[in-house]
Order: sequence, then C-alpha cells, then structure tokens
Amino acid sequence: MSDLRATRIEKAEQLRELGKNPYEYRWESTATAAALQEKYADLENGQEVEVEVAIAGRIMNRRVFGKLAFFTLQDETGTIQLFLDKKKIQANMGEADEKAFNNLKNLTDAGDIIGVKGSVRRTDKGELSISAAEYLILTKSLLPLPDKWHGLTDVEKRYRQRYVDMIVNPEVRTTFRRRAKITAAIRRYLDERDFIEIETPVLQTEAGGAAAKPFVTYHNATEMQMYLRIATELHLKRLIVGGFEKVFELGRIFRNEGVSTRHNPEFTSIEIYQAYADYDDMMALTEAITVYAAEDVLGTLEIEYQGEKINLQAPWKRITMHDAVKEATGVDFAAFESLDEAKAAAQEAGIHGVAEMPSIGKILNEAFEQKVEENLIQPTFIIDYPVEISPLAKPHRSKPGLVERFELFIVGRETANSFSELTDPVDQRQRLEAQAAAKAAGDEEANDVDEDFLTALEYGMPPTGGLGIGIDRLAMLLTDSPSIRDVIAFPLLRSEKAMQNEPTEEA
RNA sequence: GGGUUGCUAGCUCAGCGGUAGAGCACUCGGCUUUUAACCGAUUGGUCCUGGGUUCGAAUCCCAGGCGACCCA
Repeated sequence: MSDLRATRIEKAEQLRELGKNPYEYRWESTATAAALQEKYADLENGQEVEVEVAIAGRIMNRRVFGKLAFFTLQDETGTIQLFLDKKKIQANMGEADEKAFNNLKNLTDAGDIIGVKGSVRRTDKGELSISAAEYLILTKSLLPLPDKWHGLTDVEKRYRQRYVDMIVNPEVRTTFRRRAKITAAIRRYLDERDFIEIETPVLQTEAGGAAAKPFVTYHNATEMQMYLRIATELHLKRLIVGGFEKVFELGRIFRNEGVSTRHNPEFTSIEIYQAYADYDDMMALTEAITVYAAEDVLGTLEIEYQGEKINLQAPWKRITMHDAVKEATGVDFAAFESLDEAKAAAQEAGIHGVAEMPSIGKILNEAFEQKVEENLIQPTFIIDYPVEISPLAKPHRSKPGLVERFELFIVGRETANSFSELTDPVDQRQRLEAQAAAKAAGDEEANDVDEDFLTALEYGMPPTGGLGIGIDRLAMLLTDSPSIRDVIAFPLLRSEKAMQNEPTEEA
C-alpha cells in the first residue's frame, strides 16, 4: 500500500518545483483553536471580525468545492474550521502564486500541517472559521489518517502507534495533559514545603527496597553485572542519613514482571522521606498530596471512576489489617497461637493457597488480598502489617509482631505504601539477611543484602517517615482510565517480529 | 501458567467450503456555505505466519506469532 504514499511524495515534489518547501522551518501563531472558539463564542452566523489571526495545525478533514473549501484544522487545543475562498486567497497571494487556491486543493491532504492567516468569521451555517487570506504548507504528511468517522479503534495499533492515536483521539491527549498536571502539582506541593528532589541511581549493583524481580544488565567498562532499580527507597534513605530532612524522587521504576491492566514493567513512583516523622504523618501527607492533585487537575474531590463515585475528601478511613480481615471473614488472626491453627481457620474461611505458607503474617496478608482488597473502593488506609512481609518497616511501638506500615487502597488497588522506617541497623541486617536466604532458596522476588545501605544505617538515621505513591495508578484514578496502558504514553508491547534471540535460563 | 476472544484494503468492518466485498480514505471529473459535504467514475489485498484436510480453504483442523479481556 505504497500508492497513497507515492502520490504524496509526488505532491511534495510538486511543491518543491513551485519553489515551496514541503518541510518548512517555522511559523508564528497568534491564536489557538480553543482560545478562538471561546473568544468568539457569541459571534453570530454570517458575521466576520476584522482581526488578523495566525494559526497552525493539522488538517483533519477537507471539504472541497470548485472555488471554495472548508478544512478542519486541529491544534493542540482543539479544532477550528478554515474557510478557504478562492477569491480572497487569490487577492492576497495571487501576485506571488497565481495558483495558490488550486495548489491548496490539489497539493494538500488530510494529515498535512499548515499555517494560516486570516480573519475570524462564523459561516452562514454557524461554524466558527478562519477566513484565510494566506496559507503556508508547513509539513507534508505522507501517510493517510485513519477513517475520519470511525477513527482508530484497534487497541494494538493505538498502543504501537500512539502518535496516530493521539492525532485522532483527542481524549488521549487530555489524559496525558492531566497526568503531567498531576506530577507537576505533586512536585509543587512538595517544593512549597521544602522537600527537595534528588535523583538516585537507576543502575545499581544491588536491587533492593522492594520484593520484585529486577532487570539485569551489564556495564562493560567496569565489568559489572547491574540491575535496574526496583525502588528508590534505599538511596533516598542514605540521603536522610546524609543530613537531608525532606527528600523525594519522582521517577521510573523497573520490575521484571508481567503485563496487565494494572502493571507495566516500567512505571512511575514517587517516594518521599521526612526525618523526624512517622507513618501517621505520612498518612496526613498522602491525603494532602492526593487532595491537592485532584483539586488542581479536576477541581473537585467528588470524582467518578469507571462509573463508581469516589469521594476523596479527607480524612480517609483507617483500619488495621487484622480488623479488615476480621470484618470480611470473621477470622481473628491475632487470636492464633500456632501456624496450623491459622491455616485451618484460613482454609475454613475459603482462603486458597495457604498450605505452604511459612507464617501467620503471610496467611493474614493472603486473606487480605483475597477477601478484602478488591472491596476497598473508597480511599482506605490499611494499617499495621505483619513484620514478615515488611522488611524495611519499624516494629510497631505497641503491637508485637506488627510494624508501623500502611497501604492506601482506592478502587480496589494499592495506590500508596508507607512505613515508619526501620532505623535499627542490627534489626535491619537480620531482616535483609533473611531476604537473601530466601533468594538463595529460589525466591525470585527476594534480593541480596545491600551492605552499603546497612553501613549508612550504622552511622545513624533519624526517625523517618517514608511514603511511596504509584503515580500511574493515581493517574488512572484521576483520568478515569481502566488500564495502566492508558496513562503510559508508550506502554510495553511485544515486538511484532518474532524474536528468536531471547535467552532463557529456565530449564 | 489457564480460559475466552480477535487478526481480511490505509481506517472501520462484512464474508464462514465454491471467482475476495462494502463504507470512508486515495486518484480522476464536476461543484462558492460545507461540516461523516454531495454527484459520477476508477484504484486498491501476503485474508497474521506455517503446515494439514479437500477437486477446491479467508472459511475446517494443527502448530506458531501479535493483541484484548477474565482467572489463578
């Protein structure tokens, strides 16, 4: 199907022969489509305003008559019609180009990018338009746009060729504009409170700070195997040791895991650490940041997600993991003396896959994931986790066996995770060594001991509250997007070409 | 990992064992108030790939590829 393309290359060539550059250098606009639509909303049909405006954008649609043409022009803000009258264009451009109007008819296509100068007028039929006096073709497009009516709906194509998706589905651009506003709002909020953003390494010799399988890579010059970070936690804590009291990093994290509507192997988190604070402070901060971002982006705290009404008004519900599980299953895991007792009760309550679990804490967590998580629609802090699943959190000040940790759930999804950070280097070493042992025993989500991190802790870290927020999931919530791929501009997809060169160590 | 499902023209889709189709887009002709412009004519295909069954396969079967949704 190179016919269309060949025709357009030929048109570009014709433009060159006419002394025009089909790939121009610059254009100065004085207006945008949306601003004009707003400013002249009350202009009556058939009325023209004698102002000169300059605008540029992509031709989305062409309706061409013998001596008159209507183009739909799209810029980043929206669309506006071009009213192209042969007489007017020839009167203005005719001296230099006697075929100016015909060239517009014959050498432009839907998809081309064009600059236009003219006056503002509302046509007899009521469409606000720019009545063109002159135009300049800025970029000749060689490929046809998708069907002007049905657009681009093939999901795979939309992801693989997101630029086309963005051209023809304006709501996609709205989503990414909103996502940018979310991250900007969060940074502004933190900046105003004297948090500073410090960039920590993506390439690391030890992956740590989370339970996840890392991507492995190799640095030639130092002959080191390296990992892409799975969290920013351990380096941000080093900064706290170093004397910073309020730090954060909003950036990309990599986990070598599957793809789903909630997971992409690279995603964005923000981790925030505040010295002399604890997880109660972090709960308040989580609420404040989310509320601030929602108000900035949506102007309201009463939002709708996939048809469900969500109220972000703080304070949010807080409930311990034990109580949440007890409410849902009737089982009180705090009451068990032995692992077997807990397993039996869990199985009785219809919780699957607990037979091999090594601790009551893991069973509790499993019960939570199976019976509670998906029902946490309104923002809810689940607090006080078992120590077994929280190797970086400080022991609870009053509840043995638990740590001071919370996770935030909204629309059934974990959206934030936070602790009073563990600052005892001896305790921390024991817990990391247990993780390393688990890795040695085959747990792919466990990682080795980061000795340098422990050294840092031994120099002394102040009491610290830490918080991680999943930016993609927050963006999904605030853009009403059902899939994480909708809020990632270029989500990971398998290569279209079958790859034969993948190394698999699986036997 | 399992289940369901999709892949046909640039786009959106129909065809489901008997000569590969429609609308839009493209090309050509006509047209000064259209907005899915209209009227007329034309053009356009690795039916995802590879095997198999059959006189005959886009269609049925097997394997694979790339997606989507659901489940553990």
